[in-house]
Amino acid sequence: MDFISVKENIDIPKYKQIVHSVEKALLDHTLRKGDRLPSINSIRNKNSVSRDTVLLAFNELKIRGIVQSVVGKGYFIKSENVNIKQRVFLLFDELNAFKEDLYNSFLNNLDKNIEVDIYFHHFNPDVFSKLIFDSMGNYSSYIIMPANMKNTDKVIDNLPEDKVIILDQFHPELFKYTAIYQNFERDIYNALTKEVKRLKKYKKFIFIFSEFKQPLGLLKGFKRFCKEFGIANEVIATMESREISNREVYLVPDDRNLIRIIKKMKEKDYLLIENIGIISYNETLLKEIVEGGITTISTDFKYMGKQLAKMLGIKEKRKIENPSKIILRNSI
Amino acid sequence: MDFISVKENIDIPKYKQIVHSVEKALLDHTLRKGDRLPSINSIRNKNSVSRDTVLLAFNELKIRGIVQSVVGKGYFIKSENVNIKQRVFLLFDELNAFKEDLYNSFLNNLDKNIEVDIYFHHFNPDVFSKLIFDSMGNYSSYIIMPANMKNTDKVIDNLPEDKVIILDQFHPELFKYTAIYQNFERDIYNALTKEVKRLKKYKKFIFIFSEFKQPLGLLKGFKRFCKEFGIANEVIATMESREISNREVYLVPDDRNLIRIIKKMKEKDYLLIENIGIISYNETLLKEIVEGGITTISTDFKYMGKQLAKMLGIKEKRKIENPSKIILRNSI
DNA sequence: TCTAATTTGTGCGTATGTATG
DNA sequence: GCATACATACGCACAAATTAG
Repeated sequence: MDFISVKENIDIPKYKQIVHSVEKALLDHTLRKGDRLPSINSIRNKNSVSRDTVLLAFNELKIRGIVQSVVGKGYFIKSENVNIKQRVFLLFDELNAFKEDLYNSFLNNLDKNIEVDIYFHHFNPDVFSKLIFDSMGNYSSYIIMPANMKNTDKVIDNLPEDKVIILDQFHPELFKYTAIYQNFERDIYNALTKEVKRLKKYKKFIFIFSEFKQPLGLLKGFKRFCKEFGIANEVIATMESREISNREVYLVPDDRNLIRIIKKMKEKDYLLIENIGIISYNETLLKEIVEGGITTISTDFKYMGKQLAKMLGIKEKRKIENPSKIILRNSI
Repeated sequence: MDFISVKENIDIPKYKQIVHSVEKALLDHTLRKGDRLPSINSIRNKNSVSRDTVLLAFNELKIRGIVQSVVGKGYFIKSENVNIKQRVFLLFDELNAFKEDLYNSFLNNLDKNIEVDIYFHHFNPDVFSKLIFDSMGNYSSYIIMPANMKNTDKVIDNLPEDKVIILDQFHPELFKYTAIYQNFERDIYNALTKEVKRLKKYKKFIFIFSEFKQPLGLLKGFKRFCKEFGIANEVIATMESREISNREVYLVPDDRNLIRIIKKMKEKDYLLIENIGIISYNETLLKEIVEGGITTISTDFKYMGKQLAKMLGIKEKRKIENPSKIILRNSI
């Protein structure tokens, strides 16, 4: 019961001494998973320290996932692993192929003693809120992909400002947080402008855009490009029940529709470049070889993951636009 | 009568423990509609808790419509309809493209009130152990992908037997648990046997196999097939620094090596079927259109997710082999 | 039902030593 | 030497949950 010792006048801060006491007790199994720690007040009385000092110590243990607190009951050992120094809350929109590169490069650039818990909100505001509220106070960093959802600031503002990193899509309401994001509007506009000569050869530029999952910036950038260069265009939601016509060029962020286009193309014996142009949004492995290579516009997910890992150790707030490029292959 | 248990010094409030006891008794039909609950005083005496604590518990049950009180008589079960929210622990090996179909179909076939937490062990035994130990007691089901790791039973055996579901790879040490798995050896053997005529046309059958991530069953099935049908074969770890030769057929579970093969093929102006054959393991979206379609051997991940969702509600232990098939396209 | 005790959680104010520029 | 920021530490008050009698 009295495994906590705090000494005066040594160079180790008192709250660290309390943390070390608990760590030591875990290592020699005096404390085990599920055990209750002495209450804050009893530690304060026995060791004549301030309540806040004990709280500071317990908070560090909580953020590291070692203890868990229950109001009205006390603090309990949640994990006996004292090696974890930081825990990261990572909230993605959905699990898909693009996440693979991002997540893996994030992990590979992270220290071994940092633990990452991954969650998905599936574009559902209730799930989004619940996950964030449940995680409050339990992590040392909160990396959040708000995607294209509205009013996420109402929830995120409940987290400590300096522990939040906004990922992928940036919203003006979230200006106060560190962010690593894509400038969708500019990226798509620049990429298309770079290849305007090729695009001009087609009769019509068709963008397959789903408002539900895709960022509005993509649409804006596309529209701006078309207007500025006087290119006939159309925005549709899906290729499912649509005919394909000669000399159309498609911008496709979604792989299912990419497949549909290529199938319809083959049905009509159309050829890439000669009859149909395709630009795919988001690079994934196989696009390099599909139909001899599909031109893609994509941000660098590996770089994004690396930057994200770097940001964890840094205190100043930053806004980082992740680089994007067009990879030209034989499809336009 | 003594289905109510209250423990001191654990992180669940005593009144919640009483609620949980009643819920549990209703689920296994120890309690039924119309049954009388033990009196407040008898619960107080047997479990040495305060009267108010019992009252608090009964009040919650009353508000939820599960019990009703009759003055002077006692508390009675009004409805057996307890919908306790379930939490599912889902432990994957790594985040990759195949998980997308599996995870999404699992979620789509799940009740709305079930919460799923997803974790990744990255084939690291320490991470595997820590995640399972820390999750102990916090979930109503534990879905675990042991992948090809050894000695996972030592850890998994600490979980309640009837709450564990083993996913994807089955190990003899884990025979006592419910499992939804691929019979890799048989699946690959059957799929190859079905197309033995096509395969016989090639000079050599090459399997690109990584011991670290891929199940041993794949190798066994491949070897058995080759031996039985007298097919010259070779097993290599990667295509990275390997030349491609005329009339070789490749079995490739990994997309990076798939791309390497196709690139090397094109460098030599080889054609699919005529010079080189390719079978890819695990179906993903774009394989339908890569090089006019790549033949794949794959389990049905959507079906696996659906089965998994069904299994959550079922008590009996089951072993389910997930169906697998060969999708023949113009690559062998 | 009421009162009281214990526990965590949060906010505010204050003070001190140290590092930085 | 001075101003500032930051980490550490203390004290107090009040809210909310838990539990006892």
